[in-house]
Amino acid sequence: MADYTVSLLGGEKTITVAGGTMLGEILKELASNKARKQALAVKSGSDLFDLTATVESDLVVEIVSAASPEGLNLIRHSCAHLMAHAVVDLFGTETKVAIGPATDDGFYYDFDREAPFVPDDLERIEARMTELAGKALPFVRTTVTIDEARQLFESRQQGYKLELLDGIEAETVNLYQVGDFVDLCRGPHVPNTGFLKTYKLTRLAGAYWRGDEHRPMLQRIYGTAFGDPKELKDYLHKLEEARKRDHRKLGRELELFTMQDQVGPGLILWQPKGALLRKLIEDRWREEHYRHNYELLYTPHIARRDLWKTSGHLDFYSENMYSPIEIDEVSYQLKPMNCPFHIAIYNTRKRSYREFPIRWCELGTVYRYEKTGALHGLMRVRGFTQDDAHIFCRPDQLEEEIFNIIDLNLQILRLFGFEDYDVYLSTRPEKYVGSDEHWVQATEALKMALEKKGLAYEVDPGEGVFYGPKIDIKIKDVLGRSWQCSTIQVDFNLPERFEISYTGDDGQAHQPIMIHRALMGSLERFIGVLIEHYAGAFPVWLAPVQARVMNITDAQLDYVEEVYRELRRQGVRVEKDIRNEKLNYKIREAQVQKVPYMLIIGDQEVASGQVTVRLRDGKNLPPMSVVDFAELVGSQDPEAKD
RNA sequence: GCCCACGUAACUCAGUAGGUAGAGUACUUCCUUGGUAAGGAAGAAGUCACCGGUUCGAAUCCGGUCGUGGGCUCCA
Repeated sequence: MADYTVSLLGGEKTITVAGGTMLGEILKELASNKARKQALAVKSGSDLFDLTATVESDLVVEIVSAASPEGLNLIRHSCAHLMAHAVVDLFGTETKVAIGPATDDGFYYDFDREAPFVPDDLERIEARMTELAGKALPFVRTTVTIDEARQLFESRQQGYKLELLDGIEAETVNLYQVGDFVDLCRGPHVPNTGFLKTYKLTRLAGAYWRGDEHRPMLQRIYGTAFGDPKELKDYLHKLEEARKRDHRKLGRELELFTMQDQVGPGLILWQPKGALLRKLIEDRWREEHYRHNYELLYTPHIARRDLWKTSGHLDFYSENMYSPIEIDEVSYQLKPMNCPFHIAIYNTRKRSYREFPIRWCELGTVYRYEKTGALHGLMRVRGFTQDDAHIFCRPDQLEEEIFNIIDLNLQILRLFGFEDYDVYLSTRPEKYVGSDEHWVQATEALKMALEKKGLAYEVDPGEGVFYGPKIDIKIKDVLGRSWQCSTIQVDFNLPERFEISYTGDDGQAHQPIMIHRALMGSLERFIGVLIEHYAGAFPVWLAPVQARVMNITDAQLDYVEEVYRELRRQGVRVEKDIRNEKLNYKIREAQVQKVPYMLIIGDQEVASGQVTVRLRDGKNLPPMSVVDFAELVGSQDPEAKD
């Protein structure tokens, strides 16, 4: 066998070894004892290898330890195997195993078994995992042909593995054996189960085999694992903190919104403070749109069924629409989108190229049927208000319009404190309308606008809507769940279906291009993300209650009233707390309600004609006049800062 | 829609062999007038989600419906 040279990346030593030598052996020569003991696997370039892998070429290697992202991933992946082993141990081989990968924050494994797992099972499984981990069972890799693998899994009656094998084109596959549990797996894995020390099974869930709702529902067990117990503790702590910011919890506590059985699932009732918050957002949104040369529209909630036939919604969107309502023997349906109405307005008269681009916006409330299991607080509801707009333009205006939309989009997101988001460009799906030429042109326009704007984006091939390509911007909530807010979609379909046209400079009729876009997406979802983003402590300009005036004793009641009235007159959103309670109590309550300013009124303030301002963070400002305070509040508006 | 869990006062939760319910917070009243995160006392408040079954008797056991949560699928 040939000899190869191997060195450690960044190391000085290079050694020559015979082909077939195990990497683990080589580390004994190349690495310090300490480093070697932490080695979970070896990395060369972007390839990862087991320590038992053999040298088959010249290599420059790195040690993968638990401290690296790859190492953590490895631990989690190996934990998934360990868990599957424990499950098969406990519940017998009639429990079929499906797949068990590592995820961003842990791992899972899918099982198929008659009886459901119950929460107590998680503890039992965990206990068995600990037992197996204690034995430091090696992960033994063997490479076999597809046929050999098929025979093995057939004899073990593991149908899911056979199905996986059917999809593999290579001639050989890797099997990993831990104890008597054998799994089909690319690897690599940690050397033995002794390396798996810190893990926790977190929840049970159902999941379709291969993510397909027409295939069997499997039982998924989620868990997480870390290299260091402290990291697990931090992780659990972070989850706990995230739960405190949950918009559903804060929404109730801050009296922003409520949902009730008797009203119906996915339908939001905005309480006064939530309604005020929403109004502030809507007002700002309208102002920004006015500045960016948009015009405002209002349209109804229902329309004749025929409209939805023309628009194509009955063909392509009916499963998301509510059943027709008969009115005077004519069928009407609730709107799932606003676009057909905007087109109807477009059609009120002949349009000229001279009026383009036409930019029409509407805070339009739409109703969509969502599967019950998909509903989630404000994030996923059945009735919601889109900050919608439709732009009609000529093909040569498309790119600039997209650019302007992105500009406005980022400006609005920034206004609300969102600087981090993921941008996706979705291209032509399998089922589509419109000419190829149009698709290419529109996709290019979207791409160019993104690039001009210097935005990093990911291409989602085939994820566009049937009527055109789109740009989506997703914001992350506190639990790391990604929520799509902004969407910008080019549409060739509706102008065609409604046969809308404009007169060009050649005097001929042309078809305009239409852009749909929503920046906040839906106000409901946006506010949900906003609540979590700020943990309910909204910036002063958005806080439903900006200040609460509180007296110390009844002796200051008159002055409190005076301050309260003056601040209202100045446009400050103020409340007064003149209950017969101690100051501590009032402060605590205002604090819990996350009111940005507490105005304390005692005899001193009455005497000096001032107010003492306590901030949400516990700090005090020097005493100031009521007028100065009103000015301070006003100055917190980003508008005022420009 | 599918899988699992859950549903007790406005909120957070007890109720562990089936014998018509309990705490803390909030609410109301009274006492207390107290300078930067909970002063004290009393009171009122629940068809134990809903419907049906088993039982002498059901918050508790069984079935169904509705709703909520965690996932899957789907999406703003």
